[in-house]
Amino acid sequence: MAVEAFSKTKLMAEVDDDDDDMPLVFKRSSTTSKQNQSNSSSQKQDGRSGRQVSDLRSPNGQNSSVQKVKAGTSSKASPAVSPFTSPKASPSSSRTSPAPNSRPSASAGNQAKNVNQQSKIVPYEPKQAVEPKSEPNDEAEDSEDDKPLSARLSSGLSKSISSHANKVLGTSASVQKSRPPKKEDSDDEIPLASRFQLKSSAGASTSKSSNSEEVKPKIRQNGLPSTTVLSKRPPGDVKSAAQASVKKLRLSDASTPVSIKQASVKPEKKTVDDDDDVPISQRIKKSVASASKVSSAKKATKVVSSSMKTKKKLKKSKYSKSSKLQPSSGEGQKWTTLVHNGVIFPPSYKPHGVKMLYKGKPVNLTPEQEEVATMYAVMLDTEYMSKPQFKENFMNDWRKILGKNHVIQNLDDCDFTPIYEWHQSEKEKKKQMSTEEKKALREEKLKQEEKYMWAIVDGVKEKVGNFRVEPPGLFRGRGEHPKMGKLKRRIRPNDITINIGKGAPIPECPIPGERWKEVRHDNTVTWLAFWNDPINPREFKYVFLAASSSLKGQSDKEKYEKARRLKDYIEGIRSAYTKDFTSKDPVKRQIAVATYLIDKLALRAGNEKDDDEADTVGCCTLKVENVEPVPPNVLKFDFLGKDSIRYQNEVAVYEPVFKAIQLFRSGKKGGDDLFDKLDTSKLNAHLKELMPGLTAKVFRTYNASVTLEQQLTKLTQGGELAEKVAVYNLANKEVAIICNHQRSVSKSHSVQISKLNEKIDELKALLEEFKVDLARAKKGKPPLKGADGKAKRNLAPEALQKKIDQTNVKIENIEKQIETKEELKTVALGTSKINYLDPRITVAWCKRHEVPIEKMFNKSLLAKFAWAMDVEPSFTF
DNA sequence: TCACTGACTTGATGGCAACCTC
DNA sequence: GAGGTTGCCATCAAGTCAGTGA
Repeated sequence: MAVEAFSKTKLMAEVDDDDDDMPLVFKRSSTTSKQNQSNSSSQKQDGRSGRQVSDLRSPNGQNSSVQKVKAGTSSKASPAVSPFTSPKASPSSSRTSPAPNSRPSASAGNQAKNVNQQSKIVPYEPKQAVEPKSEPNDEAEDSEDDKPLSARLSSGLSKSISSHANKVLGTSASVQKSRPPKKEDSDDEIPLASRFQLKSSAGASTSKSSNSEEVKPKIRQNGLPSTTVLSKRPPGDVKSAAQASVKKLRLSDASTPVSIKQASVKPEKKTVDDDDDVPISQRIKKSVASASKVSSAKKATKVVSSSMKTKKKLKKSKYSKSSKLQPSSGEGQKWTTLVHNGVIFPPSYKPHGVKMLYKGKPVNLTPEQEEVATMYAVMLDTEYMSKPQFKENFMNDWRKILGKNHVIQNLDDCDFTPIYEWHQSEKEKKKQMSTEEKKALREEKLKQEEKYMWAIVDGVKEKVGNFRVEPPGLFRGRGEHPKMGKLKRRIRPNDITINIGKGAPIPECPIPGERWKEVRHDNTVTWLAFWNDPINPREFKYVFLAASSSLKGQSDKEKYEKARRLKDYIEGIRSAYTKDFTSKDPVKRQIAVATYLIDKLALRAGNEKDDDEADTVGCCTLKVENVEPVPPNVLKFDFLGKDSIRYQNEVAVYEPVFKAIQLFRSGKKGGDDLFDKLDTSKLNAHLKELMPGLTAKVFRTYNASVTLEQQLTKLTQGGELAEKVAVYNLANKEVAIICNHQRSVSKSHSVQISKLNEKIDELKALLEEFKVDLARAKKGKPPLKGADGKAKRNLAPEALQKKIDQTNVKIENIEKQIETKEELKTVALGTSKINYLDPRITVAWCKRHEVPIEKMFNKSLLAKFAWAMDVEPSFTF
């Protein structure tokens, strides 16, 4: 295999990063970087999905040949320059990448016209690409709004992230012959993502805890690290995915486990802990404060200071609450003992008796018919009402319940308004309830649900994720889903299969007279229950443990470790696929190009889909019409990806890739598969030959994490806490753009912006007044009357100058606020944080720069990433 | 090899409560 | 304290990918 050369690459040296008992100490880094500039943005509506989309995008922030890059401005990146940094990273060269078809924007007047706006971050671009013939284009002044997510970057970033473009575009003007990159090349010639070659010191923490069986369970609901004492893991002990079967060191091994025979999981009783009532932030601050006292003497080792408290809690807990990872035990075995209380069902339907109208007349409906009518009525103010498919599917299913001879025959003659209004008034009533009433309701609900919220896995009490059975409703498929509007019937106990430990008490069926469909004792899976999806009966709905559980944490950590391992293989993988671009074997060629796109553009794999699913695609399922080659070397992508989110991008590619795409398209129609000899199985099978366990999605994790780390390294300066947080968010935004994580613009966005602008106007008026007053004060004259006609206080020039300064700062802050709001209005930062960014990068960065981790992770994320909290400050991905 | 199943992860969204501002 | 805003969190849809058996 082409990989042979690098498949032997050593696995990372795994360094123990545990240092549990060390206090939390932060060290300030001297890292410097440029601050970002920002651009405002606005977007156009995606005609197909109705979502906000942009005209162009360049995943990974890569530049495209549509950008005007003058031959003279392009250059090779110097080896000394950051992989993300263009040697031409001048402010002017960093702003805008004029695209032939990009639209002008009102807010982009300050953007330069001749640089690589789109190319920001580039996982990899082989050399020898063609320089596009870029024409000067006045439309280059597009605001970032008119660019797709990935094409937009904060200007601070954009200053420095044009290396890709420089590689692709910055070579000679003529088409050059392809040459695979040489490994020994300078940084400039090493694939971007692989240039980040800092040696990793994997932070692995093993869970080891003791617990006392005599003490009431004491578990924080957020799953924060609370009970484990970590032991140092010897180097090499970090589990890789392939090592997943290492014998589990269970918490229960270290202490008396909860007996399986003990009845169900007992509802949690609130007990008072010395620290429990203190907000996490304060607890962390407390620890930070105390730790900082010794910061000069000790190295930073922790971000979250829960360990001391943790140990205390441990002793109190009947169940040890895992906070650190436990290695899974046995081949494919996920747990040894599992106890839980099953699932809770939604309440049965209570008829409201409000009559809908049919041809203007009230209609009597049975409770069952009324229930479905109400499901529809409550959706009257949603987009679904404009979708014929939704209405048709609804009517077909409702008709089955109405019966053939029912008076209601036609949906168009139905008037659901009375039910809609009833629903609105119920909502309003609920809103108007007093705080006490709301609290009482919440507590009542909690009381009913408490016992379902927890499971005991191998003696450890863990939070259950989705213990509530999904209520009946109308299916809200995304995009143009062919099944939208279909009735999602009520799930009953006899639909549900329970999975529980052998010997554990079978959860009582909460609905009298009914029983579970099946009870299993399968310890090779992590689900606690499942039922068949009523919309797609071949598919399942699972009940899993919460994200904060050890099982999920373990799996999460393995995911990031795998992505980290890719770092050691990536160079070889890229060499291999670059070589195969011109392979005579068409399958090899398609695999090579697909891998390149997945690596370069962070595309998803793209499994085959059935006709009864939304028509979306990923890499392997791209259609000919989704990719348009624009000579000399630009590919225009336009397709609906996961969740029917539109992906639009124009990107300059390596010449052989361009030619290969042209070849794959030849003789095919628009709707034909671009990669007709390829599917995800073949692709992943190939990737596994390159690196054990490698699949297409690993590239997304890898590129996201690498990008975060590089951006943080590059952008972090000293500065105030707020500045550091802003830097992090900027880096996070970068990743969101690469991954095309979009969100719809909130309804109140424009109102909020207007209000802020009004504030600025007011402050500016005030500023003018102060300036006049200052001038007069300097001449010893009293201030003029205010706008309201009242006399103003006679202030000293110094006091007036102070007011002017303060007002200027206020204006600046609001302007920044507007900028940030505009920049992030269509970018979803959370998704990448939850799913793609190795939390250890964040934790280590926080430690290095004295940033409290809760500034970056909320309570849920702290719980989810408990396993990452003990990482060394020196950790690198 | 392929279709299919099963088990999981990834992802956008809406509701709501906490927080902020006036 | 009212009203607006923000961010958390649950929800559930929609992906990925491994395994299996014909």
